[in-house]
Amino acid sequence: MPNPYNPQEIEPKWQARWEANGLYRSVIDHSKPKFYALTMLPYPSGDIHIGHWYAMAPSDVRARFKRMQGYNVLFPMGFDAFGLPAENAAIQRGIHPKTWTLANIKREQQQLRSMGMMIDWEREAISCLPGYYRWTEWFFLKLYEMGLAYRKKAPVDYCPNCKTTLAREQVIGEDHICERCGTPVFKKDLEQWFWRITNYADELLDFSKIDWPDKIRLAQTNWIQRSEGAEVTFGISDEKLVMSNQKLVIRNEKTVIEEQEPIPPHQSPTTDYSLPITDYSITVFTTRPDTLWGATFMVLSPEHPLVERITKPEYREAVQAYKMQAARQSEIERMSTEKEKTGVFTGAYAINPVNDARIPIWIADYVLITYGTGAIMAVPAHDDRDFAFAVKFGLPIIPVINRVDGLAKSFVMGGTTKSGLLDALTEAGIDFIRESGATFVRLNVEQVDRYAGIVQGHLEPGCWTEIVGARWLFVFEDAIIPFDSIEAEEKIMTRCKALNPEVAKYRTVMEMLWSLPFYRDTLFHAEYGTMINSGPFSGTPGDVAKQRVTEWLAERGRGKATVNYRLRDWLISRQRYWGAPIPIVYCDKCGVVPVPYEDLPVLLPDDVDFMPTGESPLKYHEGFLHTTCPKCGGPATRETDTMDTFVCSSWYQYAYLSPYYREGEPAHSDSIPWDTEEAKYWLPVDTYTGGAEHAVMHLLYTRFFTKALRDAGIVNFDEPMLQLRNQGTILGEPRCGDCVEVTGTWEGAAFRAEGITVYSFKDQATWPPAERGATLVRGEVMDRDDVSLKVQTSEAGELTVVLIDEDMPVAIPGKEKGGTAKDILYHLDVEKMSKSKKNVVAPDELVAQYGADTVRAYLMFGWRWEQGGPWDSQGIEGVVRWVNRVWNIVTEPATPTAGETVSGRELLRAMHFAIKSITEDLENFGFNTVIARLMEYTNTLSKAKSAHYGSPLWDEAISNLLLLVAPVAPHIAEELWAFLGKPYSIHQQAWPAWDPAMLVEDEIEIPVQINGKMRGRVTVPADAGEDAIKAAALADANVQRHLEGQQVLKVIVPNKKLVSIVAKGK
RNA sequence: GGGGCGGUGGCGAAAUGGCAGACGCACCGGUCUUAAAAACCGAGGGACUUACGUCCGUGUGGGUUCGAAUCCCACCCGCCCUACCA
Repeated sequence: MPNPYNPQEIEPKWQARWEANGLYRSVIDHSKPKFYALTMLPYPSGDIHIGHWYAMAPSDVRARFKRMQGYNVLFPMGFDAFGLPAENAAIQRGIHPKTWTLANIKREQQQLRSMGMMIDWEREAISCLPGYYRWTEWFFLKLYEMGLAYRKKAPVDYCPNCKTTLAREQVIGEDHICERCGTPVFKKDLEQWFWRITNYADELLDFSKIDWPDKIRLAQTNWIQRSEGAEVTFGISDEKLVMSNQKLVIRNEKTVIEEQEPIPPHQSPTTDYSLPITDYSITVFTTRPDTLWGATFMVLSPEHPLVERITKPEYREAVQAYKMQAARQSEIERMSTEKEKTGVFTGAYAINPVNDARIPIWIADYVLITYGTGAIMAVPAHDDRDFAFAVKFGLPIIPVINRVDGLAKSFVMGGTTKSGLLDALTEAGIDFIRESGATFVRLNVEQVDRYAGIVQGHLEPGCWTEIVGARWLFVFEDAIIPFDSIEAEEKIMTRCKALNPEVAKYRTVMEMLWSLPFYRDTLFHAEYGTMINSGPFSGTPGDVAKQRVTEWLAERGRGKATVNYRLRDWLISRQRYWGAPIPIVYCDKCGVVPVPYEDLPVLLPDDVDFMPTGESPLKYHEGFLHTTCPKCGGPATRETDTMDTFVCSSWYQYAYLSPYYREGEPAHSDSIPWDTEEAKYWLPVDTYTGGAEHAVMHLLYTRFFTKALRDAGIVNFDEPMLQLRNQGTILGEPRCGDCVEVTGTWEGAAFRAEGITVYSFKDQATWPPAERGATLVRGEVMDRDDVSLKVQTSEAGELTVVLIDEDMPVAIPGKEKGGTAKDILYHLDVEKMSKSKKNVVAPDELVAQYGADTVRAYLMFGWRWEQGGPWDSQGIEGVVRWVNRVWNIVTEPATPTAGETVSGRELLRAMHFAIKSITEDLENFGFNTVIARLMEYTNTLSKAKSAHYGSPLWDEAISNLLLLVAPVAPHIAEELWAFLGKPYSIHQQAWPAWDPAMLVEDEIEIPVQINGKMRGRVTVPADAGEDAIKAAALADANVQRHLEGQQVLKVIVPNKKLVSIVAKGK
């Protein structure tokens, strides 16, 4: 009698043996092709959760598969070990971050081992160890040497909770909250270190060398957001504004560095930008130079350096107040989603370079100092933001681009026209709607002139109407005035005000038109179209307008074509202790001095006192802070900021090659931070797997890093990871809440609890019925917060609010020590797993119960890997049964069964089909169908067992089963392989091959369709010709029945897969 | 507001121009058992039919095709990302 399957026994046994044999050591072997399979490294928070398993297990399966296919596979693991949670633990619990982190790592290593992954632990890399982070520091020096690292004072995002600055990528959403803790960030002016990722903006937009998901490529493309447009310089009207004639730099630093260290030719232009500005000009960036004639005002960002200089004395107070408010606003939580435009006039005017119009200069917070030049030309007729601003503040709006759809509208108020208008319109074929006396007219552009004539002829004395959209005309009794310029606007408004005193409340034509809802969707558009009202450029077609205007500006020195990016340089400074030190010292004499390569690492001191405020203890550590200047030997202080942890993870794929390379030996400028032999063999990464949430952070940073390393001559390729695949997220399992029976009293509409009895959500069948009485309330808990439960007290879904005392003791079934009201579970639809919701799946418990092999297989089987979905605790049973069936098929002798048998031929076919489909699906990350095909094959083997047990064919069939199972369930496969007496280890065997000839069936069943409907099936020999198939199909009884009284027009046999008959009644 | 992904039995899902629902979960029936569990076998999209079969069915409506879950157009719903980027 063979042993029953006992994963708790065999799994640790084989894990120990594999480890002892070094089965998963990856060493260079030039006789084999290499395969570098990488999966994102965890942050050591203390627990490997089910999400890690979901990400890693299928990646491990695929790495094992590649190995059996004959590749020399590198599948390493490490820990992203610097970061805030460790430091917070230090502050809250008095544990040193290093102690906390290393203890977590130890525990997680055990958990990872229990998964049976083929990790080469000798290549483990932990980013918080000096052997690792000295190279992180080395890269800083290298980038500094290359001019890619620079320090500047800038308004940067600061998280008050994490007490540190953040990179732009780490601030999320409309509310600008911290990526880690969700606290709203605010802008702080600080001296910070930046890495010039923007130098690579264009190259980062090129994905031609990598096979990455569209989703990630799109996210990066949108993040970088390249915009082609022009810089246009506007003069400032009539004032002596600037005290000196020095070059005015809009966004400082950049020019200085450019002059000192010219950018190497392969590097792309940057978003940092400066122009020599005369005393009397402002430069803007626009993507729409073709709309210049419609620029009726300018807006500067409140932080723009010119604001101080141009503001007229009488506006100074208002401008200052607005600047203060704008600065403070980012500190206040942005509660309202309402985004009413705000701004103030500076009193100054600019000169539009195309028509010398004098246009007002405003400041407004909708213009961002961080994008473009921090100043815009406002073209309200063709930009929704400018339009909203102009309407609000009564600024003129002049259309300068024709509508492409040719739509025009006209509103005729009741009583403004004589009778007969409607008949005339009908006769002219013009569309209109009558409603409560008014006429709403829709026209196409060709009808406009005709309509204008008709309506003018019908106007009552002292009345007018207008046409908007494709054409802009004001129709008065005595004149038709085109609305085409600021002058026309004045003329029109004067007339209208004279005719109707009501109009006096409107400052501009557009404001007046905006008051009519009928017009609103026609007043502005942002499409390209033929230029109008643009002086000599009127009539220029939309497809060339932008280019022609740009050329014209360039010829006159008033602008030039420019590319702008949204991407910012990467802010890497963090005001925290637990990170890699920035190897820079500040000397009174020599200024900013890099630590010499030879002196690395700058070690993080262990003996530090953590401030309850979270302030970095490095600032107060005398031994760390004070040092000598490497240049002059004088006193100097160290940089106390550390690097963003994303710096550490930008190069970890290289750290695995030779972890802690040459620790103890001095490094040099020309060192290579890893073993070049290893690098030459293994790099780049062939397949990278992990979550998509890092699309514009880690995944962008690491590409940048590799390109910088390439330019430093350290690597010789452009992209770090050739293929990327993202897994989805496993969400919490939907479940009911507990049922509670509450005694107490009513307090108004709410019920005050005095005693609570809990019926577990697991025993729904035994719940007493819901009830709402004078002293008793009973039902399922639908929601819970600190002070109340929402209890469903009727079938219909009626909810009763039960007030509870947070610490009220409550007996919870299955909870020995007794809990509090907080432990009551509430109803949960699909949500992310979180400890507070008590819907977290603990993988260790699953492994203890089912074994790692089963958990691995279930994680592959249950979901589309790239999609994920809610956890289902029942679904795993199917996999449990399958794994047991595999065990029994191999270990139990055959018993004669009555059921159907399988011929040798069929068994062979099933085997080759399984090999083929599993091979293909593993290659393509189709993990769920891999398990499905394994189950199918196992089912076939069950049926075939009694007939074939003991035969060579049977041996081949089950050997192949185990080989196919090996990557998925490595322990059981190894155990059964040994049971069969085959040589150790199954994981060193070759992946089975399939023979296409074996897949061919003797007979094939072909469906027959008549007019697209299934009408029968015929069985023919596999080698039957088309004519034979047609004949068989037409001979089928059911087919004949359906063809009765029909004429067969056509018979199609595509690929011998199907017969399609086209017939019709005679 | 912009962009992306998706919508197929009670549930997770297969099928990417050719027999819709493979493989599982749950449910139901059977074998075994004193009984239950486990295990094994079996039915099952809906409607009509004793059955053979027929009609309807992949969010909705249209189209292309001998043939559409799959391709095209319009719409509805859900989820995710992004957000005043000039």
